Amino acid sequence: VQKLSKYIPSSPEEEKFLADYNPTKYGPGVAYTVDIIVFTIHNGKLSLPLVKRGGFPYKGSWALPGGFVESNESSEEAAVRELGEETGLSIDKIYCEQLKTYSDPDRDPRMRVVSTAYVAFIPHLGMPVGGDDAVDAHLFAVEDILSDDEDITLAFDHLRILEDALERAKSKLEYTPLAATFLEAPFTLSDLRRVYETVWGQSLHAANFRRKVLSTNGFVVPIGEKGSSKFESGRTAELYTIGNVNMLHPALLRNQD
Amino acid sequence: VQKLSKYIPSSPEEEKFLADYNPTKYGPGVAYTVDIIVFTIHNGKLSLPLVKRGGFPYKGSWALPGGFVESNESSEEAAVRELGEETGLSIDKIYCEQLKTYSDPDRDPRMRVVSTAYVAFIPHLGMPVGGDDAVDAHLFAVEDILSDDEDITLAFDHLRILEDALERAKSKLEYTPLAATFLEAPFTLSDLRRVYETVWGQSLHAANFRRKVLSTNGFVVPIGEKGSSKFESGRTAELYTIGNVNMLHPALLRNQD
DNA sequence: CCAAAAGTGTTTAAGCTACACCCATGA
DNA sequence: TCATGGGTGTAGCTTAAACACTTTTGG
Repeated sequence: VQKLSKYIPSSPEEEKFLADYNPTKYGPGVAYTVDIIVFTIHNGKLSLPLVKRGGFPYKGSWALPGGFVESNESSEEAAVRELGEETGLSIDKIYCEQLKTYSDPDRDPRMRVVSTAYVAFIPHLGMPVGGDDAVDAHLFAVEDILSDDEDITLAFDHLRILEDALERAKSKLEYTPLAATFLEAPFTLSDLRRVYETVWGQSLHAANFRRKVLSTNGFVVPIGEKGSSKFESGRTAELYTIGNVNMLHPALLRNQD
Repeated sequence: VQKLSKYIPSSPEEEKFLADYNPTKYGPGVAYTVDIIVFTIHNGKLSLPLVKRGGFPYKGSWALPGGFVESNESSEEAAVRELGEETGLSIDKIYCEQLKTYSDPDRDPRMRVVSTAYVAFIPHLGMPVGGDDAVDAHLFAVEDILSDDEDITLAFDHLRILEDALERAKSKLEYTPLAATFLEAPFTLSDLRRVYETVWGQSLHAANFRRKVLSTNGFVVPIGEKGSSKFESGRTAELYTIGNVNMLHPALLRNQD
């Protein structure tokens, strides 16, 4: 989160102009909020927390966590703040990026609300799985939300936001090493492969995956120890941590959907 | 631009709740605007129109075209409207996509202004090259704006927005057939190649470029005529129009910057 | 020993790069 | 006829996909 440098008026008359400026002449303005799609992997499924709405509108439906952007913060800062409140995680363990801004005038029947959505990837830790005390938050599997069988209705345009977020997450894994942000270090290459398989919803060739990851310089770095994966049987595997590159060259492409 | 379906209250009490709702309890809100980066190719250079600011703040600096989002429109609709006002082009000839939303509380010294930036690609037609009558708009080459030699200062955070837009444009050409939206159909493959060379700032191997484009199904379709390119000497070339695919498989990758 | 995952080798196909070379057109 | 860009051919390299096979661990 980078700050702009402070604006310096060029002249006394400009200073006076700014001091006397009356914002109300530009009308009522809009309410500005953030919504956050916090992706994590729980029980082998791509999941995210949703909050049950207690009041109108969409009472009883599930909504993305989020809230109003305060007057002294950017939407990035608001997203990070809400994320901390929601998950209790420190910022440096989280990956968070802006997704898109939703501004349909009818998206909230109460009033005009413009919302910027953020996508975050976190390892599954002490996330609220069942109902919390203050807010009624649950972890939901994406496939259950999108399934016609399940009866999970999302408030506002949050289903569309989720669809956009899912596509973003899938494509992010292709050309960045961010899959590792779903894991706690150290991890095995199988753990990493399972992240891809979970997010993309397709199985990958283990041997070729291994070669591709290791041949991409800086993707992962071995810690020099072996350890058992998060799974039971089989040989113990080399352990890795995430490397220091931002982009993968070449990318790790999924098959077409 | 897709619309949400109208929200239907679930009960008379919810209907009453919405009718009685008082938006002012959520504070003053923010001003909401759009800024548009209209990329086009003029005299062999990637260019965009900028508007000279006549008032405070940043008086005399150059700013991206844009304006307030009206209360009955989404930011997409506002961007398209402003684009029409700015260029006089019909919507279907323009490619326009959301870039990012900028919400630093200090980005406008007058008041809190949240702005969603859009990127558009258009063929160079009757764009305002010199000063217009109403607004003082000029076409600027991106390289001149970014050059330290030239003395073109951009208002607000518009330089950062331009940098983000430039990176978006470069990467869009890699995996979509949108390069053709910079051209008027029909065009030759050399014209198309020159778009890539201009936006990416690197020269491409003409023979290999030709093979790659033609081997990517649906990228371009021949109209069955030959015609001279926009350039003088040499053999007449086959003419093409843009195809009907949204994504290129495989992508047309640029070299690292 | 057996099952299951880790890890290596190898073959084949596909794509990209570079260079050579011919074709068509206008000056 | 010559310069210039259009267009084709092809060798050599790199990468991806598929399959076979060996190694290491727990039960």
